[in-house]
Amino acid sequence: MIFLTPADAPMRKTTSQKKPAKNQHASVREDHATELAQDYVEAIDDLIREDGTCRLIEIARRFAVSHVTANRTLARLKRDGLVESQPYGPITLTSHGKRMAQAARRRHKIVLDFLISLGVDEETAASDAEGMEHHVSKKTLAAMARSLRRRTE
Amino acid sequence: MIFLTPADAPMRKTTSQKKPAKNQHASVREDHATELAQDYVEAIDDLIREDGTCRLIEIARRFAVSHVTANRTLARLKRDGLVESQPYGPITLTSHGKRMAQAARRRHKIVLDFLISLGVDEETAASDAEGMEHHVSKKTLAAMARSLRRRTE
DNA sequence: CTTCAAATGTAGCCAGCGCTACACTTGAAG
DNA sequence: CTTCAAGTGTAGCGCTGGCTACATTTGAAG
Repeated sequence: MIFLTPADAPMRKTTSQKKPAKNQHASVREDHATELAQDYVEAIDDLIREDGTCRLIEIARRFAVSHVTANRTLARLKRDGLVESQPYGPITLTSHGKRMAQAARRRHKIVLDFLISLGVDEETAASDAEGMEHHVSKKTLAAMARSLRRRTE
Repeated sequence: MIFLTPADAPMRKTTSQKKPAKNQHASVREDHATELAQDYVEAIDDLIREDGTCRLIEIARRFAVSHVTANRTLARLKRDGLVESQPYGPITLTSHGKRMAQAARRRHKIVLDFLISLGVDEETAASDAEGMEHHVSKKTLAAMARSLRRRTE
């Protein structure tokens, strides 16, 4: 992903040019773009495991959005090479999509288990994990996994 | 906040009607709307503490967006009663905005300290806390605070 | 084979949040 | 008082992600 800097924020042309000073936020925005994608592939993967197939309407129901919204989002995922489908047909994941779903599932499980180990009730943990999993870096995820392992021993 | 359900997802008109079945996602979306607002009031509060005043351009720099984007976002915050400003003047927080900033600051600190206590390096912790703080419920925040207290003893 | 409900597709609207380009204000330096 | 750079405002564009309304396709029941 190319790092675009707006004309207004010329990142103090002083020296380094690598790692702009205060731009945690820029990467946050970048993440936002792929959050929905991850949620969708995760849901598609779930639905295929549960029902054997994945229909548009089920995705729409799961996200509580109209089938139109689900359809347009899926079109973007198709464009981006994450899912495949024929008109009026079921939705499948590409190998890329499957990889992403698997990674998401793993992250999700670690965050969820970690929250529960923290003493959060399962319902709250499930809800929070849903939102948090997209903002947990590899390092933090590793720290959570470490903490879980420690408690298990 | 009124809970709108799209026509397509009529939440199985079977019985209860309270707590639609699988709608963790709906609340996630609702949060999204106020995330930027919280980030902005937090930044404005920071800037006023640091510089004694808060100018549009400084907000734009902090978020690495154009001054136009910052301006329009601030207009929304004005509309929503969080900030105040006169044309070409500095930006201030309303009492409501101040309250929100204070809450955000508190949440932020707990999440940040907690991540550090987990063994995550400070830079990573700062970056992750930025994204996570908006998805941590009161219960989970309390659990984090509890964990911190336990380690301190 | 027909019918009909459910699923899917399409057109078009709105708001949020990015941007560039250009116009206007402000305030400090001359 | 003038000038000029920096800050601010405005017009207009693009993409994402919501929606309703309406059209089309599918597949099962008759």
